[in-house]
Amino acid sequence: MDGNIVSFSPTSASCGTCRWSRFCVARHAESNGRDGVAKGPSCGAPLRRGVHLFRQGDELKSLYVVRAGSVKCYTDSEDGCEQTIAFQFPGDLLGFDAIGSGAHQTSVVALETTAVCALPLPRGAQTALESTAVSGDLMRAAASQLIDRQNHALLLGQKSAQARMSAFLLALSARFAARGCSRTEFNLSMSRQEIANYLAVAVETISRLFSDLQRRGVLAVDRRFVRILSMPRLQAMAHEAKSVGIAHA
Amino acid sequence: MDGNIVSFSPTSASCGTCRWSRFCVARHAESNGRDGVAKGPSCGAPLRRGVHLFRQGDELKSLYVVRAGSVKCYTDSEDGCEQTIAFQFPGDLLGFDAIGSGAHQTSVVALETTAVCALPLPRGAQTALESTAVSGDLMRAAASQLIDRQNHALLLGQKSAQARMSAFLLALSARFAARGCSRTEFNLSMSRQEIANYLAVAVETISRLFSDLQRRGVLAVDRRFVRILSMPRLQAMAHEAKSVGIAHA
DNA sequence: CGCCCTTTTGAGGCATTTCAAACATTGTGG
DNA sequence: CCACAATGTTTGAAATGCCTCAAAAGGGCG
Repeated sequence: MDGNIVSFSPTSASCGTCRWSRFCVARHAESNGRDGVAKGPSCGAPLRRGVHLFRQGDELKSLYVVRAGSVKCYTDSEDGCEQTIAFQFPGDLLGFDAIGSGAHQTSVVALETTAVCALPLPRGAQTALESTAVSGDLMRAAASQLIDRQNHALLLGQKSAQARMSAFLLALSARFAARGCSRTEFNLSMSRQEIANYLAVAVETISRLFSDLQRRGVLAVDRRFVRILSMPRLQAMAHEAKSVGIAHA
Repeated sequence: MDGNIVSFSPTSASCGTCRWSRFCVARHAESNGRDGVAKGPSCGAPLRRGVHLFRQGDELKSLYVVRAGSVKCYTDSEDGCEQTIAFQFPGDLLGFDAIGSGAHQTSVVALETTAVCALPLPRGAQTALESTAVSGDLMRAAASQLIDRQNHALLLGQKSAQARMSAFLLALSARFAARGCSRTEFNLSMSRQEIANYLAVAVETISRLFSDLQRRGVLAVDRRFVRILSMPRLQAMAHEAKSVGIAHA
């Protein structure tokens, strides 16, 4: 079940003969070198079930498109939870979320015997799609949003209410810190209701969690003003999974 | 709480004086007309709390970047559920998921007094970013994935296990249909475990749901082969929310 | 000050998980 | 080709986290 990464020995693929080309993101990439996407798509040997196309953390070498078969795209949290993000079929694009960091943020594994076309990126990931500054920025922003959404799914799918809350606060903290504000104290611009909806729990649960965290000395909360008293403990709580058993593979 | 859409009377904004420009997707868009993004960013009047920048279904006229304040991005399902997708802060891009369809797939509302910069798109959404065919396709594919992830979050956040299952089967059905395969019978390429993880429920729950659906005559299931016997009833089940009260606003 | 909306706290209920065990299927080696 | 092991699936019964309902307390604002 834990197969090897496929080795790519590309052979030229023809979109003209591909029955999925009308669904396919690569249909305009054939036989031109514009946009930083070199030459045309190329097709490696088919992947057998369980074989990974790439894994989270791998360097971005190419984007891929499913040509036949199907794959599963999933993400792992630091603490070992796994959340499947999508199942993907012929014509679907794989690996876009690596644009920006240059490293894959998800793993992709074949569900059955599967063929993919590679859209090779010349000279590093960033420069590849940066032929024009604005569209490069847009792509990076889109990839960043994709990663955010994936992490959100991980949160909703694999974490307890308390872990969601903790992760939410830590994410806010990080964003404020990145903007030069305090990492440990800030005002929430959203109501309890809005937090509740984002984290997909009841408002009452949010309220109880704030109370608990305060009672335990992890947080000081005054209305919408939050002060983080123990960053390490908050981080520890964010890593607690929902339980054990939401189908770990 | 249900404020009006802001009216945009753009005044030129300077990224040079914006303290968030180093986080901002617009920082390279200033004062040039390349990439289909016209001129530079422009800044409308600030939005007060509760005012919408745009709503789901609105025509895409512009992408936006938060300049000050914060917003909430959420999506509504046909049956009235609401799921907050993200909170966004200065430098964050808004509206990208409208690339492709040309219509916004989420609503964005100010959480506090908020300023946004507009990145106007000339001559319709599609053509705007299509200056090169490949990067246009990539953008559309990325936007499409973004929408998928948002729907996934809606599923995980607002739907009961049975509704998730039904929606999952209907989505598969639609994908097969789009590829010319049968809309009503197909083979699942993924195991129960994999479905369970994707829908964030226990494997046993998936198994029980298959049994229930079969018992009720909605589905015929034989191992991985599924036949949908009553599309309308399956659709009805997909629209049942988890309960009523996961913070509907 | 009084009304309204948000937040908090408590008690009970329910959907889903957890645990346990039988059964089916697939793959493997003899 | 069969036996056996490993894995995936199904079903039942009990446990539990979070929701629901209810009601009171705490700001915000005219």
